[in-house]
Amino acid sequence: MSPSTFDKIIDAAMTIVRDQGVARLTLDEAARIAGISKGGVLYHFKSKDDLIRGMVQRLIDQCDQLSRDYYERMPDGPYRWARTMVHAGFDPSGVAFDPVGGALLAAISVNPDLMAPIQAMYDSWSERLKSDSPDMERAGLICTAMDGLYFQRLMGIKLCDSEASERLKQHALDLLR
Amino acid sequence: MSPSTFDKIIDAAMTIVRDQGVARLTLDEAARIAGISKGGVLYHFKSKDDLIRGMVQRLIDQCDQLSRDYYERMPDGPYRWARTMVHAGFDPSGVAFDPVGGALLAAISVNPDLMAPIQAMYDSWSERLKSDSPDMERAGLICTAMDGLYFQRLMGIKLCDSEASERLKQHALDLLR
DNA sequence: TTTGCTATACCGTCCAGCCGGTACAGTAAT
DNA sequence: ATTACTGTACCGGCTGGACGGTATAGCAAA
Repeated sequence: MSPSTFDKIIDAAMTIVRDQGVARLTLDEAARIAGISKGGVLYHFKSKDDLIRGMVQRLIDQCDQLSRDYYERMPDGPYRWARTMVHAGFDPSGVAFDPVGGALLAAISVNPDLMAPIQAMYDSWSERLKSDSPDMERAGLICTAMDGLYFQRLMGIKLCDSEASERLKQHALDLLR
Repeated sequence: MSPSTFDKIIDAAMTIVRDQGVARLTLDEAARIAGISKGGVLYHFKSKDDLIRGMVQRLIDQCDQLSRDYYERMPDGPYRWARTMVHAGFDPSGVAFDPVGGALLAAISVNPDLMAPIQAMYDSWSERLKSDSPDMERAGLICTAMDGLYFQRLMGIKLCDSEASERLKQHALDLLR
């Protein structure tokens, strides 16, 4: 089934942020990319903030989906959730490598209230980690490093190149056994 | 000696970003806070991007200063630079806790070119780490976790509370010996 | 004909950058 | 010492464009 207009608008907004940066995210442009009029956009989203809310939700859903997929394929044992996070964090096709997330968060930094759902997501992750990590500090440190990796990608920064990145992943996994 | 007008403008811009968010950073407001006119601002900074460039440079200088200070006080031995980063990253009075950095970076995400100096800073950090880390993966992982912490603070997210944060710091240092 | 959805036109506001000025300090030739 | 000129620092009004949001009309399916 073809995506609903609602989804098409979010897709368009994502594309704009990814390709042109947050500052270029306007209702007019989103409408243009989505192939509808501004009125159409404002029918589905009461305001620009509302549109950003929708984008955040989309991001959360993607994260959730990815981590669940990896979790299922992960062998059981201690640190199962932490190991899941490491693998998900290094998946080049996952959200972790999608620049849209960062630009989105940048947009949110303008209106911090819109971060609430993200905080909720972190809370649930925290619960998951607690449930199967023999050493919560260890798990927290590794997962925080995954956030650091994400941050570096967002900012277009690299502390290490791609093959060093692979060694980093292995090192992180070694610490989780 | 009292700060030059140049510095006063950057101070004003920093204050705005810290207190009101990136979106509120305008030339008029910066001029108002700095106590001069918009024309004055545009005399010292050719454009708004130029002003942001100045802010980035200020941020880099602060980081550099802080890390040098900590390095000198750090006992010699393996991972000296990595240990420095951990201590600096957890210093509540350091740049790592100054929301201005994050908001600034958010502003930069609008114009990724302005990130170039930051990349240069990371390159030099990378060199420093290499110089005294027996295991570069270990050092890189820990420092990346510091970035993750910074990211979480920027986004108003907490994966762990403050006392857990102290344990995290200790755990990171334990891994560097 | 009502409801769901989209299009068009328009308004008010905000803001970056421009530009014509002012004030003043140095400097140097008369 | 006066005059004429130059460069630096700063002022503040203006404008053109962008953008969020509103109002209203069209239109097709149920």
